[in-house]
Amino acid sequence: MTERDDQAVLRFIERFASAFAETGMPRMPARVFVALLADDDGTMTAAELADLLQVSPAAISGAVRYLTQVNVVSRERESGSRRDVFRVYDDVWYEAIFRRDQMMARWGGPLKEGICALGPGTPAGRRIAETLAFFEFVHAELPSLLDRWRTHRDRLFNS
Amino acid sequence: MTERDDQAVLRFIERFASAFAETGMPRMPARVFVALLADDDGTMTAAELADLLQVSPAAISGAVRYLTQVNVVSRERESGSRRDVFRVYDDVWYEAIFRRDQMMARWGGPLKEGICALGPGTPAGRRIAETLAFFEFVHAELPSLLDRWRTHRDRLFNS
DNA sequence: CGGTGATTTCACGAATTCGTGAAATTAAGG
DNA sequence: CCTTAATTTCACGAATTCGTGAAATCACCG
Repeated sequence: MTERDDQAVLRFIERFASAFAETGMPRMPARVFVALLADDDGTMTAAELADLLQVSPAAISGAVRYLTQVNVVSRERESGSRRDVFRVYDDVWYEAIFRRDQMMARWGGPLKEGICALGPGTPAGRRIAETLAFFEFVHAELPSLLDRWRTHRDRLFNS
Repeated sequence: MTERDDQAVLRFIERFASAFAETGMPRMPARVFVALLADDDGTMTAAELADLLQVSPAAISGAVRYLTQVNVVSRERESGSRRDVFRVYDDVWYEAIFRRDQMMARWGGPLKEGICALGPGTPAGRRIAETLAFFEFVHAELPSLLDRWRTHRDRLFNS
C-alpha cells in the first residue's frame, strides 16, 4: 500500500489535528499544520489549504498568522506570482519542543514572586521552589536531549 | 521576607494559573491546582477553595473532578467529618510529565494510519514517520530523565 | 499608473465553554 | 430513621471563541 488514499489522508488530518488541538494549539492552526505535514513537499498555497479543509480564505489567513508566529511555518512568495505558499519547517519537532521550553522559561518570574510571597521558609514556599527547580532542570537537560534526537534520527533515516 | 503576603499570594495564584491554562488545562482546574500548591500543607476543603477563589461550590466540584481524573489531586475524607479535603500529590511534576507522555503515546495509532494512507515511500509518509520516531524517542528517554530529576532534587532539597 | 488577482481586516452570528443558583443526592450524627 | 451539612447535578445565561462574508488593502503585471 504505497498509493496515496486521499480519503484516508483527510481522516488522518482531522484526527491528528484534533489530538494536537488538545495540547493547546487552536483548532484551525492545528488543521493547517497537519495538512502541510501531509503534503509531499510540505508546501501549499492558501487556496489549496482552503479547498482541502473546506474553509474560507479568512480562516486560513488567521491560522497561518498563528503558525508563523509560533515558528513552525514559513511564508514564501515565488517572485513573479501573487500568491503565498506556506511551508512547514523541516525541524518542526525540534522547534515545537524548543518553543514549549521558552514558554516554561517565562514562568520563572511569577514563580519567584510566588516563593517570595509565600515565604521561602514555609512548606508552600518550598513546594513552589521545587516547581521552579523542576522547570530549570528540564530546561538544562533539553539541549542534550535534542542533540541525542538528531543523532538518533540520522541513524534511522540518513544511513 | 518570610512573612506570608496574602494579597501577593492571590496574585501569584492568578498569574501562574493563567500561564498554566495556556498549556491546555482549563482555567478553573488550573486555579484550584495552584491554590493547593500555595497552601502550606497542600490540602484544602471545597469551602476554603470556593472562598479563596471567590467562586461557587459547583465550580470547585467540576474543577476537582478534572484534577482527580488527571491524577494530580486526591480526594480524602477525614472519617467523622462530612467534608472532603483535597490534596496535591507530592510528585505532581513527575505525574504531569508522565501524563503528557501518555497522551503523546496515544498518537501512535493515528500516525501509523497516516503513514499508511500517505504511502510509506512518499516524502509526506516519511515526514510523518519521522514525527512518530520523534515521539517514540522522547518516550524512551523519559524514564531516565525523570530518574535524573529525582536524584537532582534530592541533592538540592534533602541533603 | 491602472487592472487584476490574492490576501487581510472587520463586524456579525453561530457555537462552544464556563460559572452560577437551585434542586437533588449523599453521608454523618443524633 | 430523621436532621443537617456537604457535595453534585442540571438547566440557564453570560462570555468568549471561531469562522464567515464582504469590503478594503496589497502586490504584481501590463
